[in-house]
Amino acid sequence: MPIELPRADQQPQERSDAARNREALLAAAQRLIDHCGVDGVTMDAVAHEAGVGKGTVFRRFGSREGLMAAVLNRSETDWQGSVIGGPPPLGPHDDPMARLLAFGHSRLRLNLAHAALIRGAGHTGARSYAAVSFSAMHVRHLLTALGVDGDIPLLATALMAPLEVVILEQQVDHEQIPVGRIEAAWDDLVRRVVCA
Amino acid sequence: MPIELPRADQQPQERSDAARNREALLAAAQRLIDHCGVDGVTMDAVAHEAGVGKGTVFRRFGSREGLMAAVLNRSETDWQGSVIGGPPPLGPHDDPMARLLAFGHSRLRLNLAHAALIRGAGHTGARSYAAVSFSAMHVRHLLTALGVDGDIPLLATALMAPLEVVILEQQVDHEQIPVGRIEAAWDDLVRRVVCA
DNA sequence: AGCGCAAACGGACCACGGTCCGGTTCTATT
DNA sequence: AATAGAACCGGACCGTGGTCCGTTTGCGCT
Repeated sequence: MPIELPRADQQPQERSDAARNREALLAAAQRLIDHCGVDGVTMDAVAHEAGVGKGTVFRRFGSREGLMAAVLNRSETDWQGSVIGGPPPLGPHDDPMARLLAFGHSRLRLNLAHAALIRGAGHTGARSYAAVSFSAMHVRHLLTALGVDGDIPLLATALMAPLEVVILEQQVDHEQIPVGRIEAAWDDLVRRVVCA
Repeated sequence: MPIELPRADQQPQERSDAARNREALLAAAQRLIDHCGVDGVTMDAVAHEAGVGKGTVFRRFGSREGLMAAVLNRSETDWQGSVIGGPPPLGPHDDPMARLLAFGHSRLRLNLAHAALIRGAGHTGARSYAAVSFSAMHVRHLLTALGVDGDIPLLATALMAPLEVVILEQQVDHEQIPVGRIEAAWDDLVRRVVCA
């Protein structure tokens, strides 16, 4: 009789119907987002589309932000894969400076592409969720590899701050700045910080 | 008979009752914010406290964010005065580098102090309102005075990005980073960007 | 003063996020 | 297979932001 060994990083078990509903809800949410845009999606609509009650949605995801964060996570996961194990210059096997520049461009475009979703995920999904600390760790690592000295954690945060969605949307939508120019500004900023 | 000379930057006229209500609403909002915190203030409460109907609140300020932005503007105005005409190192009559460092420290603490209000003002008040472009102009001016060359507007944006409320709250509330260390990181960042 | 009208007012009304609790299902145990 | 109980489900319900439209009020003109 195999006793269920409790592992700290794993919930006791998820009931099969709960798992089924989670998938149905995520799929329904994705479908509605594609069709109506993030802001046009209501929780009632998601529940109805998935064929469950509204209480179930909130039970699984806690809030609207939680649901959006869950949807967002799926898109982010494979991007993280590209950073960890994809082809250069984003992935490994290239010099740190090239990777750092590529990181900025990639993250910049991804943040713009997912802007509505990230905004919808709000505080739950935009900052405290895994992708932020992943990016922070990656940038800290690259800065260290480049021989930068100083307060690396805060330097990394400062470097990534201009890639924040609020900033990018202001620049692109409101100030009509072309993306290419923002990318160039990233390169410039990186070179100054690394202090050639 | 003096004809009303139309000036482009001035609405035709504001009816006296409207002006009275605007003041009453701002005062009521400020009172409620002091008493219940920004998040505890409802629009109904503001309307009731000011002795007007709810429709009036939305007529004047458009939305909850608009109201918060209006409240915020009052606090920001005198800070702008300090930057333009206050004592050094924040105000004029000091060298640009000292002013830039002082600007960061001041803005950092102000953003933390008004964090809830700025967050409550949301997109309406946090980015598109006057204070942001004021700060941007000031930083661009200082960078130019320091002889920095490159894409000054985007460089200024990148410099100010780490002072954004989302970033600061993450650092202070979630990562327990002391404010002094963030100030030091600002100084470091400025020196790298200006490229001594 | 009296008139006319544009502007402002107020509160009933709506939509949506979020909560709650009685009823239903799944799973572990015997 | 039967049982017990925890986990889950559903949808009625609530508070709040935001809208709408009939009514009132201030203002310029005669």
